[in-house]
Amino acid sequence: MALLTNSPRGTQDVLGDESYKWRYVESRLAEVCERFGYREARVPTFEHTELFTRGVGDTTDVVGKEMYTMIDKGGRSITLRPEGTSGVARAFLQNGILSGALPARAYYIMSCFRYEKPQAGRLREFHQLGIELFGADSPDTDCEVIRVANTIITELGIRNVRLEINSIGCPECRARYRKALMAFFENHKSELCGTCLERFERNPMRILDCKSPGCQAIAAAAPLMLDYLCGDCREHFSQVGMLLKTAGIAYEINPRIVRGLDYYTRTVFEFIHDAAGAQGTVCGGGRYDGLVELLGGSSVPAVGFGMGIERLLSVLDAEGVPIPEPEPPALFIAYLGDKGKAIARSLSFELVGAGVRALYDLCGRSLKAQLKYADKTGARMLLVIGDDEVECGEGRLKDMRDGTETPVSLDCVRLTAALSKLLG
RNA sequence: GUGGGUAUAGCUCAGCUGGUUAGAGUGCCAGGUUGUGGCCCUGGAGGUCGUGGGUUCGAACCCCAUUAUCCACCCCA
Repeated sequence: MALLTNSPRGTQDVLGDESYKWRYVESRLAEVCERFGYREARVPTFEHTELFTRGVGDTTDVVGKEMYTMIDKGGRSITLRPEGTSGVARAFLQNGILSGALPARAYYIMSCFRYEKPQAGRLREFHQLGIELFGADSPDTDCEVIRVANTIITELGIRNVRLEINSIGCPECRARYRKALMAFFENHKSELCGTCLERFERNPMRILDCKSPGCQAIAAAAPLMLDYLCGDCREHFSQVGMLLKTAGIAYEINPRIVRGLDYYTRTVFEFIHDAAGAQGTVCGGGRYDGLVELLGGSSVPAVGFGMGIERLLSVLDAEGVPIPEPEPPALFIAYLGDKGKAIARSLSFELVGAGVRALYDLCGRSLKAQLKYADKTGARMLLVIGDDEVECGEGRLKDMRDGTETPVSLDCVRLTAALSKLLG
């Protein structure tokens, strides 16, 4: 406990007993995305701060109080990315992708940073898969993006997830709705909780998903965004719903979903799992038709989502979904004496070079200690090289599971052949 | 930012209403066989009881502060 320091608050070490799960999940995610025609984008971990204040919106909590922002040695304000969409949108714009063939699709698996108080399913450095689709505003587009998320979730073997969707309209219908909402809550101001009084000024839509019973009772009678959608937005939303049905994707409309990032328009959605603590949103996303223009481009509609890797893993764990474990070493070579050691070493080098997962003892410990260690590594086969083996150039491959032994000559090619025969 | 729980060995935890050398299990190292792991037996290393104050003759235990961690709110992936 006299450590110099621990990992920073809200960060996690992912070591050998966990990292294979990450590898597995990430490779499955990438495979699905690529099957849908998305290609990987790798963008900087930090960006100029204004990208986020503009893109995400400086009235949001994410920008207002959760960003890791610092001045670099050149006097520039830079920020560790709190989300992925703005960076990818910036990259597509800067590199002329949005002036090329559209729609353009991208996916990414990245770490993001938010200065929040950690709890279950919430870290300061967290990881997410994101996909973005630029340059199409049809309802089919929204449906495709939701299908990608749905495919990932079902193909990973997750069962108990529900999809909730809503439309928060375009800026025009949202402005009308906001007005109606404020008029409604104006009459109930005295009954609202403290935070909702603040929300009343900043973002009255947030009152709708307040958890306090008093506010919920009031909000139950509040006007709904869906009733204030303009004709185009309403048509778009109903088309999305129909397409989801056609695609066989079950969903429910939750008129109280709002999103915390300013750039969202029209369709918003969440995939929610109940077993993973209070932070049950495994995936959240929606349409953001205004973002590219905000960043200085022409008007390019877009849709995307973010999916939390840590939350995904905890859901997989909660549902008991099996994840394939990594292959153990095929062979451990133990030895006695200096000559034995020399052979163990050169044999091990040759075997690894030939593609065999082979280890040998590095510590010069007793044979018993070497075998104990071999056992702990999970090695399938054991080879002991002592004076006898050195002399006759033959040894015995011992199966660590059942103890059976097979004679082999101490030769890389024959050993490799014997191992592949014994291990299948 | 707000609220609640927790903090003793690498890990999981005991430790009585404060009482003198702080324990167990597990893991690690070694021995029991200078050529065979797992099981068993024996021994060893490893702790300023999160940190700093206070109360007391005496604090792992009580009080205060602080930090970390877990959970919830807020917000979001």
